[in-house]
Amino acid sequence: MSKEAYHHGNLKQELIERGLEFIDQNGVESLSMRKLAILSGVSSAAPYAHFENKEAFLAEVQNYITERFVETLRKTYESCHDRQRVLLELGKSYVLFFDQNPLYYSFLFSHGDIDLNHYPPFQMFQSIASRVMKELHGGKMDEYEIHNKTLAMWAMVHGLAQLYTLPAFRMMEGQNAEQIENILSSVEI
Amino acid sequence: MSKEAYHHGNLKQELIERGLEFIDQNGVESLSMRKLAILSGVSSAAPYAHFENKEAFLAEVQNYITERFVETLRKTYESCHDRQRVLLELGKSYVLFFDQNPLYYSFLFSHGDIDLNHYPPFQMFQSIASRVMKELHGGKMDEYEIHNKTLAMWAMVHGLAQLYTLPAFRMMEGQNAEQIENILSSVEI
DNA sequence: TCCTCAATCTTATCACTGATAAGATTATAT
DNA sequence: ATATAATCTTATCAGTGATAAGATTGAGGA
Repeated sequence: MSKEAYHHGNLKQELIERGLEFIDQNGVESLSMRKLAILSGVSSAAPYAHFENKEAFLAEVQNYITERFVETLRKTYESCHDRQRVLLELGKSYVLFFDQNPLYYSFLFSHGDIDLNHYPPFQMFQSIASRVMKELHGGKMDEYEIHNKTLAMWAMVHGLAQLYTLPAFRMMEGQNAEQIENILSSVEI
Repeated sequence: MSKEAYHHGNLKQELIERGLEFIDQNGVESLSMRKLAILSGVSSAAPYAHFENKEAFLAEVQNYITERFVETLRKTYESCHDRQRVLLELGKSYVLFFDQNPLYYSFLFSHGDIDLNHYPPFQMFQSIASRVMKELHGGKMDEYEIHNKTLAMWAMVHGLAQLYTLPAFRMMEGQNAEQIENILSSVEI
């Protein structure tokens, strides 16, 4: 299976990219395999040579978005060396990702088949959060309390991300970051 | 338009009830107007005498669920007279509603067209939360901080509700309430 | 070079869905 | 009782996911 395949060339990749673009502009609701096929200059059945079904296709698109999301979080984490602020920065980064791509949120989390427990961004946030908390509040907290606080914090960040998905919450560029920081830092963890 | 209508009787009501039942058991993804029509012993076009389109039908089903949700929150609020605990109880009630009807969550919040800003349960939680906070922390906080804390708390509760939608988080009956309380009360508001 | 084989793509087709139009049936109000 | 409006059926449409059968082409081995 070469990458410069025959007839079309690189159909699988193009379908995924057009899928990303379509979801970003229109959401996943009105996406159809046929539309993507025609946009790619190919017959309506061609995509099924590369994806078992629509669900499998969407799963691959989800993976692309998830990779970019994780990469965003990772960069934020690595570029912040202030342990007092790292959780705040991570939360901000989490919310801003969906603030900038609001239609991705419902695409990722709406379709109920995602296993959030094994979802890389969730695991990443959890592991960083509990590590930082142990460093900060060291012996003063037992495992159970740290676990609870970690869940509480993730829930807050994730819920806030959904909130900033809504038109009414997305103001001018740049202002949101400050607003998000104020909200997140208004509760003590 | 009488309630004991001809031919079928009370089709509109029955469609909504069967819709509720179907979504509770199968989720909204695989729901079709035709299935509901046939289940109700009626032709596939009959529902369109009562609903302009599928979206309008689903909106009415959402309203039913929302009413029950608001009613649940209202009862919780009215039966708790301890101002130190009322926010905690309200949050628990919020999370438990979706813990008990997990498929309702994605149905209500997944389809992006909901205006959370004017969504009754959201408004209710917000107004109660900011009132209670004013009562408790009275003059020590300005409006802006109370607003931020209210949003933070709602985000946490709402995010936790989504978490308890997942199979891995729904343990034995009764245990969840305690667990949710521990998580919510692990952060200071 | 030729030939086989697998990957890729097209064409045709299926069942299902949302939706509408045209017409039949019946309740209700005058 | 008759007219009117609400309700329902029958046909039909376009769009969708999906599959089967067959055509096209690339790649590797003889």
